[in-house]
Amino acid sequence: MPSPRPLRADARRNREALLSAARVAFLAGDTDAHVEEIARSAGVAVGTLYRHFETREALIEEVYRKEVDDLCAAPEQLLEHHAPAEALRRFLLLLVDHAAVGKGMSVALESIMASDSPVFGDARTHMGDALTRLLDAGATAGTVRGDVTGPTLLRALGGICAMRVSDGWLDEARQITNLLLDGLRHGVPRAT
Amino acid sequence: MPSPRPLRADARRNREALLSAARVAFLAGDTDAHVEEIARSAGVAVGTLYRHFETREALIEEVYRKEVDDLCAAPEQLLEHHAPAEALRRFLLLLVDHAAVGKGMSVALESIMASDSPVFGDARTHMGDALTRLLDAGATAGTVRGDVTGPTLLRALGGICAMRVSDGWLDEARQITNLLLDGLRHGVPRAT
DNA sequence: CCATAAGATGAGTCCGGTTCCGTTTATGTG
DNA sequence: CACATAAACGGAACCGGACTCATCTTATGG
Repeated sequence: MPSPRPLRADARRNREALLSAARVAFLAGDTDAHVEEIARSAGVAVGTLYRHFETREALIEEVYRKEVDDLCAAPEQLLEHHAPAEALRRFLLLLVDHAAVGKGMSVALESIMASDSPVFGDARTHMGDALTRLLDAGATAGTVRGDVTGPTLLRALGGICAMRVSDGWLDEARQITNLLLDGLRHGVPRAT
Repeated sequence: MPSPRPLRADARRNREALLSAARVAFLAGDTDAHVEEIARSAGVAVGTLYRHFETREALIEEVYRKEVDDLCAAPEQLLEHHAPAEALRRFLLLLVDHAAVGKGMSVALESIMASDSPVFGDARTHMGDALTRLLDAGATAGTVRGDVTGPTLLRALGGICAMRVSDGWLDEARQITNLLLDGLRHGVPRAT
């Protein structure tokens, strides 16, 4: 069902070129690059862009989704080499550092993590699971409180990434992340 | 210098009507209300809207700025009636609750707190000062760590508000806020 | 009551995403 | 290899929405 027809050769090339062009533009921070530009720099016309992507937004989302999916592989690695609490710390700071490389990536992470858009559903679930794994490991080891869920932490991170990149942003983001970690380590569940 | 001419009577009325119409629309969550609609529901034409506000954005910002300025009065009150740490807790949760009343307010707080737009400079400074006052009081009392600044905490809150309103949002936001508070209370400064 | 400058109007411009259809091309079949 | 055909492409036209400007209206001070 997921492959009705194998997609013509040139079509696949063009699709790739579009994604790559969009990737360059968006991750470079030009978050409002025009469809015309993207299409041109991919060597195709707008019509072609719209053949491959429902809408401008859809294209952006595709770029971001891929980017975030990659990051979801990290927790597995980290848990192999570090104690749960440390793995959690490293992963959170990894996310922050990624967000710091450019406005584009920060927007990507925010879009995935802080919105309810169904388009990002998969990526969100994916990332939520990754965090849950880290939190569970920590809770089992007794080094992290057990009343915070992956999705909730995901939101908090989305919030941090929502802060637009600017001078001093990285340090602030790291500090806030450390605050969260301290809260995760030392806090005692409290009635809301 | 700030008052070259006293502004004609009808002009002031119209300006007020526009702000009020925009306020209704935006805080109700219709964050992409059309200028045409706003102008019409204020009983004026678009031209008039643009006589009073440089741009659509400028109008929105004006609405949001006012809203946030009001909130900045709270810390003063809270510090009079509560211990610093408790005042801080109440203020953070107050912000979260305000953000919860509707998408509009949440966008307002996010815009003010998580962006670097110079337009919000005043509001941001204002809010940053308010937080600094709370943090300083807590640090002096020894109940809150002293290495977090108002502006940084402001960013963190902006992040929380950037999470779009949805089912269960309020609870998540409160939980994250409590995490931050726990971090502020128990954490020990760590090298970045 | 008039002069005049501030203010209001709204049709028109501009801009950028999206659509649509005529043309081109990959691909598999005889 | 030539042809048929469906897939893919191009790009001019369309459309919605923010913004402008030439013209008309009206508050206000003398």
